[in-house]
Order: sequence, then C-alpha cells, then structure tokens
Amino acid sequence: MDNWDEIKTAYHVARLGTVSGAADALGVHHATVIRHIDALETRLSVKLFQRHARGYKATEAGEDLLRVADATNDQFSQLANRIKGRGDSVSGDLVVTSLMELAGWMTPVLVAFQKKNPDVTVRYLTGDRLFRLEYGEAHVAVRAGTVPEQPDNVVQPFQTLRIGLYAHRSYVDDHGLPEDVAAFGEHRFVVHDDLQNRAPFFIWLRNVLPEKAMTFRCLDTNAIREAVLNGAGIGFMEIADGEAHPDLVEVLSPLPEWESALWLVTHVDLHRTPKVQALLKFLKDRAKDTL
Amino acid sequence: MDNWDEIKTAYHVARLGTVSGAADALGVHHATVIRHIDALETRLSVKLFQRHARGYKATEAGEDLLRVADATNDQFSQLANRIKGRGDSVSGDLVVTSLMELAGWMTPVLVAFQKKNPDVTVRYLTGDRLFRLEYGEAHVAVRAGTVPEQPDNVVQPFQTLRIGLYAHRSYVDDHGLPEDVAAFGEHRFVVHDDLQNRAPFFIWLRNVLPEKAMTFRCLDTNAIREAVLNGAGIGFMEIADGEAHPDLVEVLSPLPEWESALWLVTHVDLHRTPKVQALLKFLKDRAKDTL
DNA sequence: GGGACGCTGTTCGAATTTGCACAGGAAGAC
DNA sequence: GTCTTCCTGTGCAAATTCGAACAGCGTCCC
Repeated sequence: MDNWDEIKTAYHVARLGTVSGAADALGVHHATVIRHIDALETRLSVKLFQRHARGYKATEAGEDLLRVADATNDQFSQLANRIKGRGDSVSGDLVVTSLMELAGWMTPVLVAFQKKNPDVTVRYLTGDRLFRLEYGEAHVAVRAGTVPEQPDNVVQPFQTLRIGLYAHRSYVDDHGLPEDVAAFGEHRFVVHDDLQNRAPFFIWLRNVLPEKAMTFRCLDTNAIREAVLNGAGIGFMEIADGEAHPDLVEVLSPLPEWESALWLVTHVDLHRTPKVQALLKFLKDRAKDTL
Repeated sequence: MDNWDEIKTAYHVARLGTVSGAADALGVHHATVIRHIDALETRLSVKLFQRHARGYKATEAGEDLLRVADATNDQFSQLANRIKGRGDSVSGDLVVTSLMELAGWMTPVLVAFQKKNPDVTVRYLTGDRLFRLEYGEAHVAVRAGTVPEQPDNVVQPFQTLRIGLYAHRSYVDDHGLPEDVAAFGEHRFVVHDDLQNRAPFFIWLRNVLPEKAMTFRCLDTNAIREAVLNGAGIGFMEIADGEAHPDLVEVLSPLPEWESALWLVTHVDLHRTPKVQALLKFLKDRAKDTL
C-alpha cells in the first residue's frame, strides 16, 4: 500500500463508477486511471473492481477502499484548509529572542503585539546562549553588532542601540567623577565578566581602561545594571534606561563608536509568513514611534 | 492538496527529520524527496519545513500534516491488511444464482457450505430473470444448456441435469400410461407456460406432442412439480427428485437428448478469489459424491 | 584544530509515466 | 432495425519524473 496516488485514483473510480469519470475528476487521461487500477490490483493481488461495458463496479475490497479513501480525502481537505487558513492568519506560537539588554524595550512592545493579536502565544526568549533560527528555536531574533551573515537568515536593519556611561549618585558622592578619559584608571568600573566581549562600547573601554579598574564583573547585563544602580561603579547602560533613573549621572557624553547596530533576523523559511511579517512590521513601527 | 504521494513523502520527512532518511524509508532518491517537498510547499504557498544543515524541521503546518498523514498511514495499512486478509479468508457475502430446477439440490449443498464456512453469508438467488455476473449481481451462477459465451465469464462444466418423465399414481389410476410416444396425444401433460422455452427435453416434447395435449401450464418449475405430484398430468422432473417420490411412475425411460449440460459460471474478476474458488470446489466435490 | 562523515541541493541523462489516437463493444435512442 | 453515444482498452510518442554523480557545507569525533 505504498502508492497513495493510486489509492486516490481508485477512490475516484469507486466513487464515480467509471474510469472516464474518474479521469475527468482527476484531470488525467483515462488510460492513466486504468493503469493505476491495474497496478494497485496487481500489487494487492485482489480485484478491486468488476469491469463491465458501462463502467467499473467496486467489489467488497473496493468498497472498503472507498470508505477509507473517502475519510482520507476529507482529512486532507481539512488539512489544506487549516494550513492555508493559518498561513493567512496570525495565530499559534511566535518565538522571539533578543539580547537581554533589550528586554526593557521589547517586553512592552511584545505585550502590545499580543494584545493586538490575541490568537498569538508570544514566547520571548533571552539568555546568553544564542537561540538558533536555523534550528527553529525562534521565529524572529533581534541581534546586535555587525551584520549577521548566517546563510539562511534574512537580515533587516532595525535601529541603533544607544549606550551611555553612568554612575549612581551614591558612587559619585564617594568617588567623584573622572575629569576625562585619562582619569578613568583612578575609578571603579562595572563591566562584563567576559573580557573578550565584542560589544563596541566595551571594546572601546578596554582600550582606555586598565584591567585593574574593572573591579566589578558580572556575567549578564541585568546584573551589571543592578550593580551600577547600587553604586558599585561606573558602567554602560542603555540611554533610555539611564535617563529614566534620576539618581544616575552621565559620566561621559555618549560617543558614536559606542553605538551598536540592531538587526531583525528571521529564517528565510519563515520570513514570508504573515505572522512573522506582522511582528516585523509592528516592531519597526514601534521603533519609529519611540526613538 | 491533489497529490497524495507528495503528502506521503512530506510525512516521512516530518517523521524522520531528514530528507535522506525519508528517501531511504521510501526507497527513492533523496533528490526526489526534495522535489516533492518543494512542489508541495509551492502549491500550498506555505513552508512545511525549516531547512538546516542537519535536516528538516517541521513547522506548525508541517506538524499538522504529520499528524494527519500519520493517521492516514495507519488507515491505509489496516486497509491493506483487511483486503489481503479477506482475500485469503472465506468470508463476507457470497451470492449464488441458478435455475429454479436446481434449488432442491443446491440448497442443502449451500447450507453445508455455509456450515463449513461460518463467516460467509450465502445469498441464493433463483428467479426467471437471469442474474448478470458482469454487473456484480452474483459471484457464481449455475447455468444450463449450451456453453454460455459471455466474454468476461469463466465457464466450467459442472454436471449433467438428468431429467425424467413422470406421472403421479393418481393420474395413472385415472388415465393409464401411454404405450409409446405415438400415444402421447391422448394424454394430459404439465408443461412450462412459455412454449418457446429452450430446455432440450421441452424441445423434444414439442416435436412429439400436439399442443392440445399440454393441458396444464405453469410459469415456474416449482409449480410444474407440484402439479405433477397432484396428478395434473405427465411432466418432466429431475430424476433424483422423481425417484424420491414413491407415488411417481416413470412414463418413459429417459432419453439422452433430454439431458442438459450444467455449467459453473463466474465473472473473470472474481474467479480467482479464494471465496469463489472454495465454493466451486465444494460444489464439484458434492456433485461427484451425489451423482 | 583537522579530518571524516552525513546531509542538502543541483545538473544532466535515463527510465518511467503520461497523453494521444484509435479500436472495439455495449447500451440506449429513434 | 440502425445509428449514436459513451465506455473500456491498447500501441506509440512525448513529457515528466526519477536517479546518479558531484558540489558544498555544517557537525562531530578524534
């Protein structure tokens, strides 16, 4: 029973009673229908039809096949409708991943998107680990830095991650502010634990700051933020985040080289789906409004 | 959704996760699998799989297809088992038709057959009308006379219908017996109503008997038998039947030209099925024993 | 880090499938 | 009765599909 097309052919013959009718319904030549039936009967070594001049009459086996194939036909039709319907609608799971730094900005946007599309279940994944689009781990990723060049990924420029250098008032009260970059060595900095971190602002910092000044090191961005807010030292934060806290003091005017480009990345196989397109459009619209 | 083979291919890809694995399972080249998937996705304009270096991962649509196709696969397997199982076993309906003359002999044989094969439902059809094998009206027919030559029928010689000419003792008491054929005109005969009837014994009778002697005419053989048994006149009966009744008198020694050949006829599409073969063998064995 | 393995994807020639044309036959209309 | 129509069935040519070989790439193992 390893040729489903022949079953389909037999189904239409059983349903319509004639080879010609089945051929019309299937859009193939009636010779093809006869050959399919013959092949199927030979393989099963059972006669599915009794042939006579006015058409084909299903035997018991043929009647059985008719019932099964009829159900199958229904199932497949419904499947096609579901698939096409889902293709047009925005529903089901929608997995988004981004840098942890963006959680503050992303979360309300995703909540708004979910409100607008109640059929969608949003799953927002952040973590050190890069969630891989090519393994289907996420539909949309927000990536930072140079243009990602994974072969099967569709990359769109999103916006610029603007970073500032801040210290908490309590730190300033204790240590003052560095006059200029040359004086950074006399201060205490909160930095990422991984000194190989390739964020542009961090690379810049490594070039101007001796390692001994990096006195508080954290594995994740959230911890860095908390450390700065608690006066552990000077550290980088998103500008919007820094400005939102009245107790934070800007240590240095943001430099252009601190900025890092953000990219919207999707897997090519999912990029054209309405669901993904809807989110991409939503993200870009919100970025336009809020920046 | 009009190519079931492509669905089957997609099913195996979704199930196994790789094109190569599916190709092995299907016994086709992996290039074929890729083409099927591409064609299916193009037709549905939906991505069923996300491609990556380690294989294919089903999208939501692909998962949906997997579920449906899995059920379909089960259904088809069961169907194949049923069809092949039924092919090997003797069960279901078995429709037999014959001349009414043979009902007396056929019925106990069919009952015995049904006892031996309890899964079979025997339907024994007798009637004036010829039941047509080519329309699936019967599986097996017992026909009399010259070799039937319907094109799609398989004809096997069965046995000889032996006919005798009988009268009931009450008729003989009233009218005596004819000395020879020449005296037939003085007697009363029970015959078939249709004078065109082509039974050989009846043709013979028409040649030796004036029409005025055919005083009791019936439409069916059963009625003729009853009429003879009630003394309505001289009539033809099956020899076995006539000999079974002690009150019947043989009017004339049976002539060879009264005999009529019996044929077992089946439709070529059903002839090779075990069910039909079982009945044919049974009929022939019983005929050997009882004649 | 390097080599080997496994999987995807494409191209081209071959094999299979398909469509066409025509024959043959049965049933129904007139 | 004959004619028409519709159906099945078959040989042959064209179109489509399929398979072999090869390339490319990522991953795993050593």
